Amino acid sequence: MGAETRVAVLLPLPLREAYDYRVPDGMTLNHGDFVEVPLGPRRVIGVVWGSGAGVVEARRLKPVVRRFDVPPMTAVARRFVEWVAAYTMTLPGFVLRMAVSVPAALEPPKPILAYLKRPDALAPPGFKMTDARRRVLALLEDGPPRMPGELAEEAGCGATVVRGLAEAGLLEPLLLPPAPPLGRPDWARPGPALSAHQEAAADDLRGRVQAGGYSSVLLDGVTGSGKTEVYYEAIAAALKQGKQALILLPEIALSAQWLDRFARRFGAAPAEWHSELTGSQRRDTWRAVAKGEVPVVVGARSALFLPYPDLGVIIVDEEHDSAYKQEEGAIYHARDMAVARAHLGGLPIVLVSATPSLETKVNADSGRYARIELPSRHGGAQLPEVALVDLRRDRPPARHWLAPSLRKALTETLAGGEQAMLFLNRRGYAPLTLCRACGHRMQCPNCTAWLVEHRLARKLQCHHCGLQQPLPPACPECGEEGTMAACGPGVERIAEEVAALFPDARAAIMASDTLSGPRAIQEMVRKITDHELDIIIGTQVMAKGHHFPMLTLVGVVDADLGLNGGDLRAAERTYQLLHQVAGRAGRGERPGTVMLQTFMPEHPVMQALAAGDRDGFYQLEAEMRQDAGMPPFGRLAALIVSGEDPTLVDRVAMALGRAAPRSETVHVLGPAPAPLALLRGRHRRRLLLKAPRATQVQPLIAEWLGRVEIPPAIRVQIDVDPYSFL
DNA sequence: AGCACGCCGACT
DNA sequence: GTCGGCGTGCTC
Ligand SMILES: [Zn+2]
Ligand SMILES: [Zn+2]
Repeated sequence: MGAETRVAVLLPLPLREAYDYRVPDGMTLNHGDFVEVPLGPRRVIGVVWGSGAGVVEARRLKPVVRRFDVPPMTAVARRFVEWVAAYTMTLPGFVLRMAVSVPAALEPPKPILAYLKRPDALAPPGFKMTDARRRVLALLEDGPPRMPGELAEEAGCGATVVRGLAEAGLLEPLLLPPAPPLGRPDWARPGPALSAHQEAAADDLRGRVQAGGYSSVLLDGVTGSGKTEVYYEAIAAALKQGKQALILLPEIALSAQWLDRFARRFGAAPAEWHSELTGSQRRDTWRAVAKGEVPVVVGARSALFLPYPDLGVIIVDEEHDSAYKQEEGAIYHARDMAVARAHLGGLPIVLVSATPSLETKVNADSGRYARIELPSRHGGAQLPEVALVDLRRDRPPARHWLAPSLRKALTETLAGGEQAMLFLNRRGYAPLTLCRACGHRMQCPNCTAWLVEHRLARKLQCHHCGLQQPLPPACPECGEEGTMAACGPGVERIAEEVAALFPDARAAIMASDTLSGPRAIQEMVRKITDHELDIIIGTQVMAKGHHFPMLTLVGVVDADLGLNGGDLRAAERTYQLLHQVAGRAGRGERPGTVMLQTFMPEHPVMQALAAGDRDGFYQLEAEMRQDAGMPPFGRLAALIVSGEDPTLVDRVAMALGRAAPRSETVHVLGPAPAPLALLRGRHRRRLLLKAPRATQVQPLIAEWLGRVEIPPAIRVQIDVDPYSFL
């Protein structure tokens, strides 16, 4: 290596393989280098993946255009891309695209333009001095050079005023070096005093980080057991060794409070990586990470693919959270990929949860993962009191959704000056709108889904493709006016019911589409903490790390959601919800009450939840999955066949069904209409492969697909370890 | 993923 | 007669 004349370059495109390029004279390339190469008529970026394979004759090779001045992609990172591609059965280039998500970061940062006053400047003829212009010049009389945007803001004028002055030659342009990276977290700062249990746990993790090498640990403890302080010590240990630490968090948990808490421990905030970042923030962060200037990154699942030079530890907080499953584009589970990343990089990974996923719990039980249990620091009861509300007997009034017993509890809670939360995982006002005259249902033209009414926005909306349309004044089918009726509840409708029942209560909706970014989450937390709200109606439970002592009642409007549908993890999610509520709500002496509205109170899962029986719940859940041969005791993979022509989709799906591998232990179910049989205008059929746990499903599927001709108009997506069945 | 080439309908 | 629709196919 080093003096190669041809190299294989992997491009972040859905191509079958890496392409060979000629290394021009005077250029030296190493494996992992980021390069620009010609591709057809255009130029694209890529990564030197290895030595040229030599299939294409040398004289046909195009030369590498240039090498970018950034540290090369490490061998571990490259192997990770290949591993993810192989595991998820996506093209390597597609996975690489996640690792080079910010092409602009490869270019050296542009110097920043700032202005200084020109002492000798004379106004050109025709120049008019205005108030705004005078204010800008006055600002520059003292103080440092400032960027045009800053100047405009401080002077309270538009950007054009500054530009006008610059064009008139009254400002001295100055190119400042790009902003230095923000403060670095300091591992040497003394941490808080830890309890004996925490200290023992921290010692264990520190030891693993210092020793290096792969290991997986489940850090299991209820909210309030101090898990975060414990994993901070693992991070400190990694930083001490000059390595980086990555903390994965579900997006909703990445609040401003979380960042503040980290900053209090380490003296500086970590670098953030989530969907709310601007283009320039992404660029600066990516580049700084690549250059080893960022010791700690906290982020959502895509942070896994950042260019860490030498990762020392990975923390997956809230490891059970289903937000780690990426369903669009490349389909992968970030928690599982993180474990693979740790394995490849030879470093410890810590999976953190108060309610571990069954997968992780089984791994810990079997000894594949180590387990550290943290007892509650406060001792005593952990689960709140759980009451089942039997909706068959305790019925809400027609077209209302809160049962009399829940209403009564709300009344008492509010009378006592305490707060309540109502939980319903349905955005909008009503999930279905139909015509009372003819029965016509408002459906999305592109998806097999009802249009959801959003009354506040005065729109019907498809939650799958984003289609929006105004509420029709008359039925589009029969033309009758005033016959369109909302069916079923969403959070907006619950809010309406609450407003009618408790006109004086201060209520607010907290939904994933109304709360985006750490700032919005922080504001909501503040309102609850400062008791500016009495009732919160939410689609999800608030971010971790918050405790609301005045919140003493939580009502789950529909605890059955998905429990008897095909959703494998519905029971787990309800259990996790209860636990989160327990962690957020109530005071020491008043732990709070959770009321679960259900049509099947006798269901064993409901009974286990009501009894607060953690072990019983997990055991029941494990037995059910084991009997059904479902994960984590069996393996699943889904094939989604999609295309615009339903007949062709059916034909291909049938052909796949006929060619399916079948044996004593491997079964293929389907083809059946996929959960969303029509999505964004594409018809979908699904085949489900079920195999014993130890089966390597990828070669099986590859062989299977090889036996069937797939026309170009048809796409076959593979979801290894499918998560949602909805 | 782009961006070409390529073969059939309505426009200057 | 051209302009342009986007259906297949290639890019080292
Ligand atoms: Zn009608
Ligand atoms: Zn839709």
